[in-house]
Amino acid sequence: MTPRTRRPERRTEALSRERIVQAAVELLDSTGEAGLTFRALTEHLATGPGAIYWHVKNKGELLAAATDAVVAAALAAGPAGSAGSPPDEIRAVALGLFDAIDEHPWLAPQLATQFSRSSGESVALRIMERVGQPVRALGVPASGQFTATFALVHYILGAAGQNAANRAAVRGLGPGFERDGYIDAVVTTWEALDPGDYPFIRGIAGRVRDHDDRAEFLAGVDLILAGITAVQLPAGRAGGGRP
Amino acid sequence: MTPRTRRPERRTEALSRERIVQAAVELLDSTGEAGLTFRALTEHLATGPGAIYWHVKNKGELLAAATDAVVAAALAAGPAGSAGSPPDEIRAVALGLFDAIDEHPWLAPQLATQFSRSSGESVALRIMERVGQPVRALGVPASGQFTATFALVHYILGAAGQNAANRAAVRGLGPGFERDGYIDAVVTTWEALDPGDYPFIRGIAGRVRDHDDRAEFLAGVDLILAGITAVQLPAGRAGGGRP
DNA sequence: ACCTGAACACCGTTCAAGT
DNA sequence: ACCTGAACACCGTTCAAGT
Repeated sequence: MTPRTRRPERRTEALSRERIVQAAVELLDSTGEAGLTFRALTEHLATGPGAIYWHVKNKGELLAAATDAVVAAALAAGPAGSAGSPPDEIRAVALGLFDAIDEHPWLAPQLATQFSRSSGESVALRIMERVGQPVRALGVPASGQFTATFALVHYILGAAGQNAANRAAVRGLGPGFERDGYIDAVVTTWEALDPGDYPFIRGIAGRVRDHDDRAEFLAGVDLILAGITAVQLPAGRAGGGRP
Repeated sequence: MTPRTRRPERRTEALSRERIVQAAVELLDSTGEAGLTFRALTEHLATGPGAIYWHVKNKGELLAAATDAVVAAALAAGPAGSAGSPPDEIRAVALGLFDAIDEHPWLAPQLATQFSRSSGESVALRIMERVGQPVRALGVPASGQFTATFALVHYILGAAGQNAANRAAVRGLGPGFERDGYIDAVVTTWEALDPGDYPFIRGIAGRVRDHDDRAEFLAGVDLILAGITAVQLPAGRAGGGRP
C-alpha cells in the first residue's frame, strides 16, 4: 500500500482554534464520531497533540465547538428573521436542521446531549430561540410558549436524527444495495414479527415503502403546529395551514 | 484509603448473560455511561474479561442488552393492554418512559441511538408498538399512524432525556445546592443574554421558576394528542381530554 | 505565546491455555 | 462448555522541553 494523499509535512498556515474545529468537522463528516481522534487530528493538521491542547481544552469542548459551528451555519442559511408566516418560518428552521443533520449525521447524538444541558450551552439556546420566536409570533400565550417550543424542538431533533441514521445505514450497505433494498429488508423484518405481539408495526409495515422522508418529517411538524393551534391559540386566530 | 466494600474473591453464582447485564445496569446507574468498563465489570463480577466475552459479543451488545432490560421492565410496569382510554394509555406509557429515563439517565442517549436503527432493534420496536397501539385505537387512519406515533415517541424520548440530564446536573452540584439553586443559575444565565439576540429565551426565563417537570412533560404529550385529533381524526370523533 | 513529541494511565478486545 | 489472565493496539491527556 502506498501512502494515500496526505497533508504536506510542514503546515503552512498557523494553527488556530478555528482551523482545528474545521478539521474536526471534516474528520467527523468523513469518518464519523469514532473517527475523530487526536491521532487523526494531529496527522490531518501536521502537528502534535500538545499544539491542539493549546487551543482547545479537551475533546468534549472540541465536539461542542464543531457542533456549534455547523448548527450556526445551518440556522444562518435561511435569511435571519425572514419573510414568511410564523408556521412557514418554523417549517424552514425545521428543514434547515433536518438537512444539516442529514449531511452531518454525527450531529444527532451531539445535539441530543448538548441540548440536555439547557443551562447555557450556546447551540441549545440558539435552536430554542430560533424556534421560539415564531412560536411567540404565532400568538401562543406566554404560559404555553415553553411547552410548544420544546415539543417542536424535541420532535425535530429526534426525527431528523432517525432519518440521518437510516440514510447512513443505506450507505453502509455499500453500492449495489440502494434505498429500496434497505427498505425491503426493514419491511421483511417487520412483517415477520408475531402478529399477536406487534399488530401496530405489522399494520404499518407496508406503508413504509412509499414513504417520503422529508414529507413525513414535515407532516410531523404540521401535526404539532396543529396541536399548538388547537390548545394554545384563542379561537379565531388560526395558525395558517400550508399554502 | 482502605479498600471499600468489594465482592467476595470467588463468585458463588455461575456467570450468565443475565447476571452480566444486571451488573452492567448497576454499574451504569451508579457511575454513568463512562463508568461501564470491562475492568469495572470484571471486578464487580470477580472474573476476567474473557469470561464476559464468552456470554456477550462486545460492549455495544452489552449496552443494548442493558437498555432492553430496563425499558422492557418499564413498559411492563403498567398492566399490559390496560384499561384506560387511548389518550390515557398514551399518557401512561409516556410517564413510564419518563420515569425510567429519570431513574436511569444513561438510557437517553442509548435510546436515541437504538431508536435510529429502526430496522429491527427490539427496544425501538417495543416502544413504537406500545405507543402505536393506542394511536390506532384513537381512530387515526392508517395513513396518519406513522406520523402520529413518531411525533409522540420523539417528543417523549427527547423531553425525558432533557429532564433526566437536568436532574443529573442538580445532583452534580452536590448537597447544599438544591433544585432551586440550579434553577436560579439557569434563570440568571438566561436573563443575562442580549435581549436583541434572545428575546424569546429572555421572555420565558422567569417562568422556569415555577415549572413542574412532570406536568410540563405531560402538557407536551397533550399538545401532540390535540394535534393528532385536529389533523387526523374525522370531525366528531374527539380524542378525549383529561378527565 | 505557541508548539513538539515522548510518556502515562486507561480502554476494548483477543487468545493460548486451563478446567 | 466455560473461564483465566496476560498481552495488544489504541485512546485522551500531560508535561518537560524547545522556539
